Amino acid sequence: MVVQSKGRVAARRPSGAGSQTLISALVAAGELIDPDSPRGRLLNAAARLFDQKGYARTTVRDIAAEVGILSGSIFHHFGNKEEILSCVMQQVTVYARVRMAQAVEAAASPRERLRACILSELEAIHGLAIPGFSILVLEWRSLSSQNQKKVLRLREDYERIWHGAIAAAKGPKSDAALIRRLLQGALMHTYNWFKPSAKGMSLQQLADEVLNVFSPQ
Amino acid sequence: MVVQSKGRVAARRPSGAGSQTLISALVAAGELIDPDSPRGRLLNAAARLFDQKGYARTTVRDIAAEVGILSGSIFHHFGNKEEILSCVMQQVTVYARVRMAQAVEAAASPRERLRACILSELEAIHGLAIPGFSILVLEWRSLSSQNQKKVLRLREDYERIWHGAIAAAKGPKSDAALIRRLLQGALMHTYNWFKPSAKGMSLQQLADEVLNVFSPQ
DNA sequence: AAAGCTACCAAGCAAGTGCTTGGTAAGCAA
DNA sequence: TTGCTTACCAAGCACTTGCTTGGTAGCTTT
Repeated sequence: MVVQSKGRVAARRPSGAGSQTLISALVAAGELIDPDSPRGRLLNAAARLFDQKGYARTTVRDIAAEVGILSGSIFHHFGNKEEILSCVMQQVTVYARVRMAQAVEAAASPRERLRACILSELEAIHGLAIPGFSILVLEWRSLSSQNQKKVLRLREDYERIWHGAIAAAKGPKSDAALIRRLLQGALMHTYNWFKPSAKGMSLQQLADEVLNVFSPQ
Repeated sequence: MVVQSKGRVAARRPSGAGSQTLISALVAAGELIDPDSPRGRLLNAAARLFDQKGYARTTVRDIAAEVGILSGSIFHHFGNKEEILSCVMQQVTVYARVRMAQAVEAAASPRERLRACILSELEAIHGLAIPGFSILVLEWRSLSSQNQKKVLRLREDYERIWHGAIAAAKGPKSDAALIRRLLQGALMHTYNWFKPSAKGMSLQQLADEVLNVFSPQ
């Protein structure tokens, strides 16, 4: 076996000012599932496990154990295992978009807005805001094409923000779609090598470095 | 189920002038396993399947069926399933290094050498030269840390070539290690969106675009 | 010819997998 | 009180998984 790590991990909730009320608002608006409901708790547990061990190596028994129920009881809340993955991805997508939109809005200049996008996605990837964001890329192939379409539709707005920020920062004649894709890969891959630590680089510093590579000066 | 595609796929051998003799030389030198031996044929089949469906979703029965033997017979050649993955990664690493070294050597200027690195890795990622290269990243977590170390040691020279090419092209005060990591992520992610086609962009054009983003002018 | 090696088969085991079934207890509404 | 809904349990089914075992045919070496 691989991907060690077992035993219950304390649920890491998004921390930071306002994230709680932001979630509540989204729940009230029906855009997000209440994380305190049985479904919500299962989705959070699934997100963490899929993130740690991967979808295929996570069993429904693992997920059930995380919230303290038996495996069969999961299928009272979800039709099958893949529906859990699909729901996780949809939740993550919605929340990531709202969060990034806020960060971009708070930025002053075009360059600052691009930096906000980069930092926002870095935070998501490294689990500081949205547990399970990396699943969107890492486990994309585990989703049936039908469910992929659903998530892709939800993702359109997210990508629109990115394209706008890139075009504004790098000029209209730059290929925003291409740069976004290169950036997405570069940022996602930090998941595999970057470890935020007290001594080393912070996520903010990393965001600056990335910004300087993709948009020099 | 997901990741459709079944049925035997014709073995796609690396094509291109000299690749055959290059392989033969590496086999003779004991650096590569003969692709016509039972072990070699199993490794090639495994590489394709791991690439298509992922390691966890590929069964030893799948691999065995690809080469026309029964599943149990696999364990005459490999101790366990993970050893197959480890061997595939080692084979891929060795071959990718030799290939890239050749491409870099043939290039004239520092900028051309960086382009050669980019194109070489793009070709590897998209299966034009080395079936299974993407496994190195996509299935990294499926490897035990002990086997990870083995592959990492083999990979050192490969990364050294990259760092040299980046430093030469972008100046010694650039952070070659960081840029390499961003590039690796950006290039690997093309696996998810770039489809070389007659109408659209070629890999060569893509390499040029990437070069211009990471090393403008 | 004898001995050993390589490459496989045939059969199956033990563990784990997603998911189903029938039932129960608690809360709430009529 | 009655009936409905939500959230779960207990048990297990049907299937898949990696891997094991004992054996055999053919080739090569001595």
